[in-house]
Amino acid sequence: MELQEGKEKFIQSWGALGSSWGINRTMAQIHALLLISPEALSADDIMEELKISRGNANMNIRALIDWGLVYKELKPGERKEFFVAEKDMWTVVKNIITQRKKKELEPMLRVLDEISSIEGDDEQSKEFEKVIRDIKLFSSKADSTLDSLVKADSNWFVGTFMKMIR
Amino acid sequence: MELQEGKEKFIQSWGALGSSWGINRTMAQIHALLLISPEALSADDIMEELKISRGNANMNIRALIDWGLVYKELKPGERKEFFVAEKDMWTVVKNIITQRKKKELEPMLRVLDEISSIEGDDEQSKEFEKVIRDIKLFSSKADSTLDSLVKADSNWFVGTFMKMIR
DNA sequence: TGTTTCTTTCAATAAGTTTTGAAAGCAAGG
DNA sequence: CCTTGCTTTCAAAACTTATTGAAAGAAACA
Repeated sequence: MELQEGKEKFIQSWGALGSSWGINRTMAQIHALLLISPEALSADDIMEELKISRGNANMNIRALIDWGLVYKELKPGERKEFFVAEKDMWTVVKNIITQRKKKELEPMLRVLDEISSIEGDDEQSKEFEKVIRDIKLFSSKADSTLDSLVKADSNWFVGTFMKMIR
Repeated sequence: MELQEGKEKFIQSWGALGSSWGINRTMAQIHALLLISPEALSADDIMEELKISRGNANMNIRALIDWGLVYKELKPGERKEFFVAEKDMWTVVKNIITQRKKKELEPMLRVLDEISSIEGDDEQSKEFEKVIRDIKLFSSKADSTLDSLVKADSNWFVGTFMKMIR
């Protein structure tokens, strides 16, 4: 396969995958482009390669930086900003987990706390309390498992855990 | 807190959480409603409680059944179909992982295979091949880890794994 | 077979999300 | 302190996805 074709396919697929990971399509495409680029790229390079507007490029680059998936790189003597991707997949996944945990799991845990005690002791109320308790238990476990996972390092993950689990 | 208020809050939050999990809002709300309901509910009950149309209710109930998050229950002497939620959170998560793996990870792995050998040996091509190789390696590991996770049972997960990891 | 009761489908519409592009903002260099 | 080159913002437009409701389909029953 030709490099160009491969690049395009990769960017497209990474974009598609991203959209089901809380990362929008363009954001994921920019990340993909930076991943496979040996050099840091400027906003203009990105706009041109992906054929997107300046505003779009800017917004999504900022978001990627927020998520810790892209770094800003300043070249001496250049006024432009350049960008490089985080290339270690384990770090990428960890950062995504951290962000999504904060945005999704934690608010849910707060709501579960709020609603965990209910007045009344009819069947409905009992069932409700039980379900909420179960979910709270499970979610807290998930929460701390994810915390540990994020602290654990890549080698540990791919080595120990993988062997142990099967 | 009153039961009614708690129910509503739970349904809303579960809906919000769902939408960032590949499950659309209504789908997640239906699941939430069934989770906290001690009785199986009919399509009409669901339409009424959530104030959604018949078509919407039907489509999302089917989708939930496809995902293995809801079961159909037929009551003897009743013509209507009734529905109950899968209430075990570990099973819920496993089913979601299975579905999303199929829809997201597996297509990505196929693309990575396709594009993993590139003609040309300039820097660009080399970098590209290296990145693709890394991602493929990581993704296959993730794939088989998820396979094992889905096979593993709940107790093992919450027990052994949790203790081990911290 | 016809009637009733429920389920499914689908085109139209509504709601939500992303993208654009023009304008404003900002910092370095002269 | 003004010009230049770049970055950021944001309202409007384009696109995507979800929802409705009416009509068609199916199964149960008499």
